[in-house]
Amino acid sequence: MSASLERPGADAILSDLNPSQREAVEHGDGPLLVVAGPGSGKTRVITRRVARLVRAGVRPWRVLAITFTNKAAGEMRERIARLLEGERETNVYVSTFHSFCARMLRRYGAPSRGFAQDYTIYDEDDQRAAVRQALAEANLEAKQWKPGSVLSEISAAKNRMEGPDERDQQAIGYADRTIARVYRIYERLLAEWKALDFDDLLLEMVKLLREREDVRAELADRFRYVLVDEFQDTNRPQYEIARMIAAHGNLCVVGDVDQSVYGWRGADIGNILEFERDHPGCRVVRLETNYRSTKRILEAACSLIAHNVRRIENPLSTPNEEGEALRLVACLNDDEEARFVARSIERTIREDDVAPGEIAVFYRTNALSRKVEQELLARGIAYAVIGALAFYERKEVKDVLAYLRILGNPGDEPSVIRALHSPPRGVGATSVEKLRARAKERGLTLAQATVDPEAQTALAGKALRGLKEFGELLETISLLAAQRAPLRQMLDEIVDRSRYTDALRESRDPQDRARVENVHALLDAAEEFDRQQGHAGDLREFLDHIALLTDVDRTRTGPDRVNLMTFHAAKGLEFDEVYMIGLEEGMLPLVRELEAQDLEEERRLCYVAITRARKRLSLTYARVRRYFGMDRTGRPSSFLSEIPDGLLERGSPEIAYGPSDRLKAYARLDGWARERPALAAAPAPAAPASARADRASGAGPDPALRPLPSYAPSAGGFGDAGLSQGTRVEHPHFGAGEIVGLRGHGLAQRVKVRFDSGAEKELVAHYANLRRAAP
DNA sequence: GTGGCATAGCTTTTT
DNA sequence: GCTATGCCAC
Repeated sequence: MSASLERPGADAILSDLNPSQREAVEHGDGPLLVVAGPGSGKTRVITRRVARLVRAGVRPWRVLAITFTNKAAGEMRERIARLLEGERETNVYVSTFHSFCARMLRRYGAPSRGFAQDYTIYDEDDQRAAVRQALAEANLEAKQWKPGSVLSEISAAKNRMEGPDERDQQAIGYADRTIARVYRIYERLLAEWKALDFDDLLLEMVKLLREREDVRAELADRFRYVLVDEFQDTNRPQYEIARMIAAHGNLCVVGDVDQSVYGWRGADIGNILEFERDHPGCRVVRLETNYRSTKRILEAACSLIAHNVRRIENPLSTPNEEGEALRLVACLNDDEEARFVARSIERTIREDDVAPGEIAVFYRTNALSRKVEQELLARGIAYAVIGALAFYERKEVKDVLAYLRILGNPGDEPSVIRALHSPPRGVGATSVEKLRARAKERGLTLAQATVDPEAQTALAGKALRGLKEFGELLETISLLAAQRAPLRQMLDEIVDRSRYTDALRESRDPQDRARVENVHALLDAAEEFDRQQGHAGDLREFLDHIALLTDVDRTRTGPDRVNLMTFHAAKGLEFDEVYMIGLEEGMLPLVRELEAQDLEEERRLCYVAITRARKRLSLTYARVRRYFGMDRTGRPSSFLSEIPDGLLERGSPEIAYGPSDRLKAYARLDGWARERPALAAAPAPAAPASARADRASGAGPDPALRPLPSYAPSAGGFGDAGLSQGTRVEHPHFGAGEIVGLRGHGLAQRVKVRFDSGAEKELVAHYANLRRAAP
């Protein structure tokens, strides 16, 4: 690279920094903790600090910067390169923890896999399949032991760095010991298949650093400076890794306790609190000026988060202007909410000339995106949903990738079976068992058996023909792989020879057509990867790359698309205009059936979402929401009452989206006025509340934040009306219970009742012979 | 062994 | 309301 005439020197690196930012950037050697509130310029601090180190003579490849997503890594790499324009080298190592570990384990081997380098990374789908098999081997019913929850138990244990033995010792009672037992089998299966799950990548790295002094020394020597972003979201193993590599003490961590929202994933706020203890004499810099949001938005966020007890006081201020009031919009139901959001977005784009990419809609659970999507679609507004249906997790994509995974690691049995079934070749479960038995006899792996003429004789007829076909294809692509053929060529071979897309293409189902498109998108992605790496991309790197992409990484966003995402996915991003929807008690904070909820984490989540907004923030909730195909009546989130009233402007959807709808809005306010006294004044049991009346009697803008009286039926028994959520009922057989959901109308109306016995049943109201019970 | 249909269960968040 | 699973018929 030729030396540029304009080399941004120390001046450019330190320009327009406030005193604390400057302090963090200029800090020399030794541990540094940067407490960075939202919008306080922490990315700027990290990039400038790295640039300053390099300018001071540190070779860029001696700096390791860890980010939360690959996208953030890419952006950071770019920003650093820009700051270092003119330097000979700018190749700072910027990566996520998981990608970094995967790379190192490929180089040095995974300790628990006999230091093998040809391991496969298992995603959640693969993990669940492994748990299912482990359950089967333990003779446990998948119905009773849900693979998903067993898996999260296993993952939680791994995050605490407990193996099956430790988990067993901690176990209390049968259920707990069973989980330890399944965990042990799960570990054995993954070892057999030479697979590592996401948690393993971190644990194996810890192990590698602990067991191999030479590797630890090599990495510590290479990476003289280690920086970790979003430190509040690191878990135990991640912290261990950072600490071991930064044994020289040049560890800089940046985080904010108030933005920790991954506690459920094992993230440990304690890491931040412990950092000072683990690093005596560490420098602490606080960034307390927010450059992102208006005063009103920031104040709303600060008032909310002040309700948390487990936090460190961190006063934030902003030089920005007051800004608009936050809009708090009460909707009758989710349809109206979606319509409001879409119309308001449409207006903003058209009248305020805001780029769609500067607008975002946030929600607590993915399920809430659908209605908004429909409304945006109906208005022809382009949007991107982040994280909904991850491309690489789709069945057709995984089917085709299974072939490549076999090449990367022939021990990966589930991939062998998956490829064998894609498309169906007449080789079913029984045939696979026969083949597996024969493979075992002859000391072969399943993959080897599929191409071994002798082993193939375990099958006959249609199954044998299918197996041979598969074996030949496998041999062809193995040969291509050995010749280091481009990935695109291998995938073409797989798709053509297996005729995977043939049946799909002929199908009448439009979804199948979309599947064909997805397969082609995969082929294009492979070709792109080939190009990036020269002629042919490295197979394992390609597979790692795919496995470690985050939702944010793999979604096509852009200036022309409105962004839809969960509160979690919003972390680290910012937008001019933000809509937070579904702000009902139960949705946010979200109540879960089994696990205890962490109210403070839910509040932090709300805080993170609010602080993403630069200029304008709209908060919406719906009186009635269809969830699980059932109408649920809710009241506004208690978090809303933690925002000072003076910052909010309450409105109905019509009023909020413009004067043209005034008439309609007045008509409706009239309706509210009639209903309101009954709502507010009546003692709970007497309030009129048929399912239909419920729907009509939306919470008015004013009494909305007051907890609404619980809805109880009118006097008398039940016909086809008089049922509502929260009603206490008695069933001749099941006993007393409470209505938790309603669906349908008239004779077809069904009610979901949670009985005091704990059982939940859905009953047809007309036939169920329910009686109203005393509360 | 496969594909169709019915039904149960589900949705918290993600590397 | 959707989908993944389970059962049944071919």
